[in-house]
Amino acid sequence: MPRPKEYQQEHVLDRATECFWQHGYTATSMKHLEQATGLTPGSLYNSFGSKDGLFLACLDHYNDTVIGERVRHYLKPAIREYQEAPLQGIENFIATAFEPGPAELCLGCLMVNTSVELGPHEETVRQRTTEAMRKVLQGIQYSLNGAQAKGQLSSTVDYRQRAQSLSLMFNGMLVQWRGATDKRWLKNAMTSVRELLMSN
Amino acid sequence: MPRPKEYQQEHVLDRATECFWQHGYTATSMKHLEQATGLTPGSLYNSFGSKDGLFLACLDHYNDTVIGERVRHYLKPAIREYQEAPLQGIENFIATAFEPGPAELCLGCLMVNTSVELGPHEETVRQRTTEAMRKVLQGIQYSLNGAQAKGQLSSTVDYRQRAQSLSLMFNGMLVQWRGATDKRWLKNAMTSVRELLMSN
DNA sequence: TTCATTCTAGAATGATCACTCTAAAATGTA
DNA sequence: TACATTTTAGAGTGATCATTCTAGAATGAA
Repeated sequence: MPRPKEYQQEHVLDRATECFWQHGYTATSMKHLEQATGLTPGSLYNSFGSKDGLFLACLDHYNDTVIGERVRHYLKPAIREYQEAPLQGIENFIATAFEPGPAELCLGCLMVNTSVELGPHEETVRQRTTEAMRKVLQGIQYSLNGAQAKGQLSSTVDYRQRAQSLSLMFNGMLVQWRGATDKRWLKNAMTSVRELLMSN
Repeated sequence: MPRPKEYQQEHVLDRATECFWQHGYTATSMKHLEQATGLTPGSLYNSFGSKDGLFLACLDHYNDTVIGERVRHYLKPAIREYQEAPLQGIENFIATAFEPGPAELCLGCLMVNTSVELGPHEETVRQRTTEAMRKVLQGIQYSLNGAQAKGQLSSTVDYRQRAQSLSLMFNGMLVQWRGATDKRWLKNAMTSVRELLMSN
């Protein structure tokens, strides 16, 4: 009976997420978001309640699409390729740090960026960034565990410890990737990852 | 002949740096800076020209005091303790990621935070963040090199490669430290660092 | 003292911030 | 058709943004 919405929630979230991803929470204004989504203030506030509400929806959206997608693809894979070579899955997952974001920009990871920008102060935000980090760490653990079961990784290594090392390095790479203009160190970084992945 | 300034530049920079360190560039307003420094807008603009100018001065100040100080102390040390045990110097340097900042807060590193918040777009800012990262990387290389010369690290390891791994892990720790509320993983992280430091 | 200069206090500026309000438009039901 | 309901368009809100302006206070030189 009511008038139907003229836009698609998913498309709006895509566009808004791009804004926050590129400029961060504080530097993204409602005007930016209106222009990027093509919606008017009324529609945005009607759908999301506030800038914070929209931001949280974007974090959830990013968590589902980008992070969840990558974890499922590379770390807890349904496809045989990575099931049989879990270490390769981890390596390729970590290499996604260098995948260009929207508009071919080097944006890093929205969760890492947000965690750095806002710190742990906003509980609603912290929950989501923490959840994302946990998901990644757990995915890496899962694959390392699989590698040990397949004899592709020495069973003497503490796979939890190793997963944390890799996760820390991954976050470091995301930071570097967003901030640096000179990207030549990239290859060396992946060599570091491979070394850490196989050692012992 | 002119009227002398009533404040000390260094004290002002300390206070302003704390603001930017805690809240980031965008979320720090001139009002915050006025209150933190005790200066009026006129004085701030007279001394630093603009918010950007003050921010750049703070980056330089941080680079000189915090980063430079730590690199000199732990990585290129004048004191015998770390000269004789360069690997311990690196470990202790990396552990400074967990040193509380002003007001006992977990703020991470101003350079890393800034690099993530603003990306590489502002050339003046990028220069400073890049310089800071380079200084750290080079310091770690220097100490690893020293460790090899002393026979405390296998000469088969590529010390540049190793330095980069450690630097990436260091940045990852800074990010995690700023964003997470649960700090229990800290000990494990340092174990990861020690493993990476000694392996091979 | 008088003057040139610089600094300080704080009101005032226009722009932009997140957000709200009003009125019109679009739908299904009756 | 007429009505109830929801969305849309976009002007309008007060607050806050970075910045500037004005007036006065503090100094050393003449």
